[in-house]
Amino acid sequence: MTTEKKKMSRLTKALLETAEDLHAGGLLKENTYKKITKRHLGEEEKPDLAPLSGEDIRTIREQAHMSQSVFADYLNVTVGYVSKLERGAKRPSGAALVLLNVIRRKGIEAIL
Amino acid sequence: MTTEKKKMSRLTKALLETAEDLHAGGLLKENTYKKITKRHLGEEEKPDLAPLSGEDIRTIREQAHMSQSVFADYLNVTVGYVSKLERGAKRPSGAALVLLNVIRRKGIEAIL
DNA sequence: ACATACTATAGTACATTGGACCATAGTAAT
DNA sequence: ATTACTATGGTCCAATGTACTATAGTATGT
Repeated sequence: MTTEKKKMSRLTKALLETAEDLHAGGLLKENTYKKITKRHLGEEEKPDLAPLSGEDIRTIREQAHMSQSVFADYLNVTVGYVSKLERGAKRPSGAALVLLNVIRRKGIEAIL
Repeated sequence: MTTEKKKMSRLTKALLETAEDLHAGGLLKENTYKKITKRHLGEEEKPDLAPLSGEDIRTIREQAHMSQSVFADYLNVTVGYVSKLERGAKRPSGAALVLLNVIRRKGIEAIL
């Protein structure tokens, strides 16, 4: 484990602050936070995702102490696909990349 | 919020118990849990994922108080795709479905 | 009021992901 | 030993998800 310096991006922080600001004061009802849009967040960069090599992915799975098959079930993908990911034969896209990043940062319990 | 009856599937519980069992006793070093495989978990069903209709997905996004665009950024997908999901023109697959389920169960902070 | 910038929808065409399916070799359990 | 699992390797191909464009509606700022 590296020092893991609380990698909450400016965007994330801005998001949470925006949510709190909108909620603060009695102007908004508990249940009707205003919607957070691009305007609120300004020109911040998108949430930063590590690209994740095959090795990275294997490491993530091993940290979860799972076989490819069990890991695949939790990701809702096939064993063959996990195998391909770890060998670099395929690259995770969109939501899969987010999910893997979450597991790396917060552990497998984050998705249980 | 519905009563949310601690929906930890048998599989999840088995997983965590297995991990603890393997760790218990001085037989295994702190860092060398044995790998959890299908054998350990027996013939349990896979983690149960709700199928998520377009309406569901819209609700999830609205609970996060985000515009489609901001939500899309966090899912690492395009705005157009989120729009299609909510309209039912496309259905989320594999990891995307897991991610949406996680957000629904644990809130958007679960992936920040 | 006007101009500007964002949200949301909608559609098409297309690239790629990720699954289905097969087979093989190695390892662990009985 | 035999059985069952893990992991790899490959091909084929449907479906996902992207890129692009356009429209209408809404919010912001001047």
